[in-house]
Amino acid sequence: MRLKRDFFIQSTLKVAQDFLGKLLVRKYQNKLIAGIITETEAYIGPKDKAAHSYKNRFTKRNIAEYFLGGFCYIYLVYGMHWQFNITTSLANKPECVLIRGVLPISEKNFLLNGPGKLCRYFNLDGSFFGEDLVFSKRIWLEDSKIKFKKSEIKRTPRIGIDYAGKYWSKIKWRFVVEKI
DNA sequence: GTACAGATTGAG
DNA sequence: TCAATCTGTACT
Repeated sequence: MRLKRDFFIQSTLKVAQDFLGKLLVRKYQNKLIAGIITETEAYIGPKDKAAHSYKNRFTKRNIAEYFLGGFCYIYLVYGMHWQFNITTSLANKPECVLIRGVLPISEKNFLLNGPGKLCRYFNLDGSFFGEDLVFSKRIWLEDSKIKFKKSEIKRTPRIGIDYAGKYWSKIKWRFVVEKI
């Protein structure tokens, strides 16, 4: 069952946790690529110093962050890696969830850990900027029967944002499934 | 216009 | 430990 708009417009921290166990599906050259989401991070601007939308920063690159929940916010970091985010909450609330890890369902014992690797595997690039996951024919999310227990989900600080200061770099907004 | 650093990764 | 390499931001 494909996830609809009402799922994405819930609070960002809830969506970030609920993404774990959901299926990311990509249609590429008439084939389906799918994986179970195992790692996410929440970014809640404009108060979040680690978010691109901190203090309501608004540029051509991060404009999608202000969209209604359920859209793709994808951008290039370090000049070479794409980061795949999904917007949450309502329009003009710059909140999103970064998808950091996925378990491909077709290949066993192979975990895509890291947002850059994930985008390469799913063939995601800038052309998905602003794509609507509720209606898109080439990328969407589906519910699955997989439900992780609370004891299997670990909360940790987010990765790679030490610049955000003591408070924001330590807050536990990263959600990881420990055993798969 | 120039300088700089970042939500990363893989090689050495 | 470090380079690869694009883009927005904060300067001159």
